[in-house]
Amino acid sequence: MAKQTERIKHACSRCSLADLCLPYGLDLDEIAQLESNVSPSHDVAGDALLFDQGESFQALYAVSAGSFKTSVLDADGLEQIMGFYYAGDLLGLDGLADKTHQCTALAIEHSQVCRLPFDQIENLMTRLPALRNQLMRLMSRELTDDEQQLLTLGRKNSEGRMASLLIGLSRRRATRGLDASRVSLNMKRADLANYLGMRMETVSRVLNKLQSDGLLHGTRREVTIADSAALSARAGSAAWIADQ
Amino acid sequence: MAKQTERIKHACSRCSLADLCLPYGLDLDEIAQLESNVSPSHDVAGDALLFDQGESFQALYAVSAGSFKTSVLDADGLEQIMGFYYAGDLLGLDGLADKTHQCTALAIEHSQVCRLPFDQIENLMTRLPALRNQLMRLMSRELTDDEQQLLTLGRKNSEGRMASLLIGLSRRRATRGLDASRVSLNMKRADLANYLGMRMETVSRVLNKLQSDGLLHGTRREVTIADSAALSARAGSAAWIADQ
DNA sequence: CGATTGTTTGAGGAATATCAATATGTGTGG
DNA sequence: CCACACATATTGATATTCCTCAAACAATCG
Repeated sequence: MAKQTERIKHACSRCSLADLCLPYGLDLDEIAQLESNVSPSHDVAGDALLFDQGESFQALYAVSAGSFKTSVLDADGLEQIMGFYYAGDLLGLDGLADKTHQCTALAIEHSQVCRLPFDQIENLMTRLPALRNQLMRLMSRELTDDEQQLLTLGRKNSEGRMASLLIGLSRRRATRGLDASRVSLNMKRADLANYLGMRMETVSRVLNKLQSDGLLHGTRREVTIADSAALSARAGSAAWIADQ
Repeated sequence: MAKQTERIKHACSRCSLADLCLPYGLDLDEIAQLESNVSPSHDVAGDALLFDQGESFQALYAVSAGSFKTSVLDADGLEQIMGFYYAGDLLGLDGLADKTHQCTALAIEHSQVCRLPFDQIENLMTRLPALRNQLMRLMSRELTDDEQQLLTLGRKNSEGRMASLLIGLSRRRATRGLDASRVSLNMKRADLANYLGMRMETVSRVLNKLQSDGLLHGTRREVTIADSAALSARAGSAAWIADQ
């Protein structure tokens, strides 16, 4: 048992569950309480659902390997990709408040997740205010991300949107200690296009342009950022400036 | 003192603080605890800041009269209007997690707000799990609203966006027991345009079209929805269907 | 290796931004 | 209460971006 806890602690130290358990005033005993509730990595096949919109909330998931996309289906049947998640990201917070998942999470490729079951969470949240605060902070960060994306969709042209996404993914890799110049574009072009609010033909053309302008190079599935300053500049230059 | 509590209880019963205090298993004593911490309505002048992005979080505010807009400024200096808030709406949740406001709230007109100071909230949240859950639920609803708006900006044309906004505002009025066919468009056209990710000239033209098509009529500052079914239909018809 | 699925390229057109001019509304001092 | 000035909103003509449709191309899987 002690051995298992040790193993989990090690696994968690590299992902956002670390962010979730460790820094905010939890003592060793509390950390152990939390970690003993996390079931270690298990597999999710490519194209398999992790959870589905409307389904009852069962657990929080931390991606330990692979990648996921989340999407929502609205009343009119329109689908919007909400985000892409890589190793170290936390999935399922959307279901915490209403005990029902508000979006669908699907594995882009063969992946692995750790699992923190719901029934433990409620309990832990009451016992550990620090954990409660950290969960709120993570929810709040999702809100900030959404707002950033609203700004991107509302104010930027196709090039700016693509550049913003690449910069964002690059930053997230940097915070995980990975090579920030290399970004995985594992998802289908259609999903990328959906996420960015444009058509896949446009995605293709924009990536081409960035490439021939020398800001990027790489393959279909992974690009390398050659000039990150120039890329940031294009992400920052809006399609238009708001009136007034 | 009893008289004041009574007055506040009455005032709250019409706004989302009611939603916040009353329904989720709080007993009378707990409600009284919460209400005695809410300072009653005070004035906010038109064009005055309620709180500013980056400022430390001091309190939650419930709009009791008037209207507000919230906006974020990103690193590149681009501004995005995040939402419009009317009587009964709750403002400031964005600051709860990090104790820092993530957006700016500005009064569109002379308004009034009730105030729930921060130092009480932390305390109350630990004592009353039901309150904690309700606050999480409200945060989660903001997330859902943002996601809905992402879908609107990503998938709909200008007519669909405008129709979606009008339907949304109308629904919110309905939940407050107000006339759902009448919608206030108190904000500047430029703010409306910013929120919808288009230019104010386009806002103007789209409103004109909806009006001449007989779905709407009204003045510059307030419109009446003449055919809400047809308006919903236009809100639902996307600019395009996602690939795949 | 053929079938299927996913991606890129090209030509044309529709939606919407831009620019410029006009109109309407709002507040202030006479 | 009017008239002027300034802010806000509408209208019109043109330009541009990006979507649409169609076809070729590349990758993936049995």
